[in-house]
Amino acid sequence: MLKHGILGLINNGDKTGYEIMRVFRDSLDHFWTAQTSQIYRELKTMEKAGWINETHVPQSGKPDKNVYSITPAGTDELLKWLREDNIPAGIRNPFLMKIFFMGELPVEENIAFFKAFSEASVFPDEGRQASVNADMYRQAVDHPEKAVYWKLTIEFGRMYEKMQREWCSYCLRELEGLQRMKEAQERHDTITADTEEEET
Amino acid sequence: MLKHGILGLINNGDKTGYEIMRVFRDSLDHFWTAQTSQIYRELKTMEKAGWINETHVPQSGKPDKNVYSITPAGTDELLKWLREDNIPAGIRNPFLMKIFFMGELPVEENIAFFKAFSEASVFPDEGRQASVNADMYRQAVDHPEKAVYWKLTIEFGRMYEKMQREWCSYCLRELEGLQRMKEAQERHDTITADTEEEET
DNA sequence: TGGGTCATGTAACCTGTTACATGATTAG
DNA sequence: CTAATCATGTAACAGGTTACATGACCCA
Repeated sequence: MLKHGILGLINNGDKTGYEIMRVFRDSLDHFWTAQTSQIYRELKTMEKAGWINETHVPQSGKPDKNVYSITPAGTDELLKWLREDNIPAGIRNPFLMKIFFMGELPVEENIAFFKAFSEASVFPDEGRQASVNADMYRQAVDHPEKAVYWKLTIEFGRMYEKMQREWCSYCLRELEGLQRMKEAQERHDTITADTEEEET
Repeated sequence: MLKHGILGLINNGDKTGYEIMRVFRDSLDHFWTAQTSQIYRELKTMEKAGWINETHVPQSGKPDKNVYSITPAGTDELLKWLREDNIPAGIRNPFLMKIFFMGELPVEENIAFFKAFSEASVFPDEGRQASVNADMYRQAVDHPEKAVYWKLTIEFGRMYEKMQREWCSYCLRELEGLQRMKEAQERHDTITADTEEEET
């Protein structure tokens, strides 16, 4: 998957590993993250597979760089991948894994958790968003229709965050209901205990 | 992460690797998937770490089984993990990765893709849902408040699917707009070409 | 003088996937 | 008779994380 992402970026113009790292960090981090260590490793295997060519470029004042360009085999691979049925098979949401087992902690603690969480995600990082826009609008000048697809991924992120905030409110309502139930239960238990004491 | 999921399940009662596999397959697959090969490997490392104890139980008519039970160190680890700040660091959405590079394919093909996608996700697998409910309601009889947290994860899944369908409609509107723009452009080009022909 | 950017990587490790292997019992 | 269920795993590989290393140049 990362291989194909890198391939797609090189398809939009020759790039060094370092440049690829910056694109992931600055513009794609709302759906994918990649470490340099991984990028350099993938580039080597992609070159061996014949998808890209490496050109060593000596520089003065800066470290030398390796520039990668896509090959015809690479273009074929990219189009093949785009047309493939890559339905995400294994779902994995670490966040929900935690929620599922939260019953082990006191309700109060979990209510606090959700409150902190919904407050943290109210403002979806305006700063980063702006720099992403700047970067992508520049691209959009050269390839106006490619920007449409980028917009679709951004909109997904926006809708996801909105949904998450709504879900958070729902969770708080549910947990506050649970808390009231427990409080009522405790009051009832105390009264029953008192009555039993009176009876004895 | 999977380690802690397994730990949480064993915390709700002693289990074999096989039973754990079934819980993942039948009740947690809306947020996590796990292969038996991985489960058995994790169980061994967890035992070495002292989180769980293994008891070999010979059986007749069936293969022998290894039953795992949580240790005090395991309980500590579970609570520690639940209280930790496990903000999902690396986001990874293979689906959006594909969308981002879709500009390489013709718009018509992408419209067809989104149409197929939104049709595929209209019915969220009623059969599985029912069996999940049956399983969890049984659990809920013993621990009614734990079921609340399970309900929260189910609701997340529901809201996520709804959002995805809405996003899909948005994508189709955008791409159909793009298509109309391209058609208009083509008509314009043809007219211009005709005019130029007339002029030459 | 210290931190950021440019630019490359290695090594060890952890996590997840795919394919394979065994073998009895039980239900359709 | 065949397929599913119960129950265990190994081996190889693919993908991702963490930590470390180097070194010059530029800006405050």
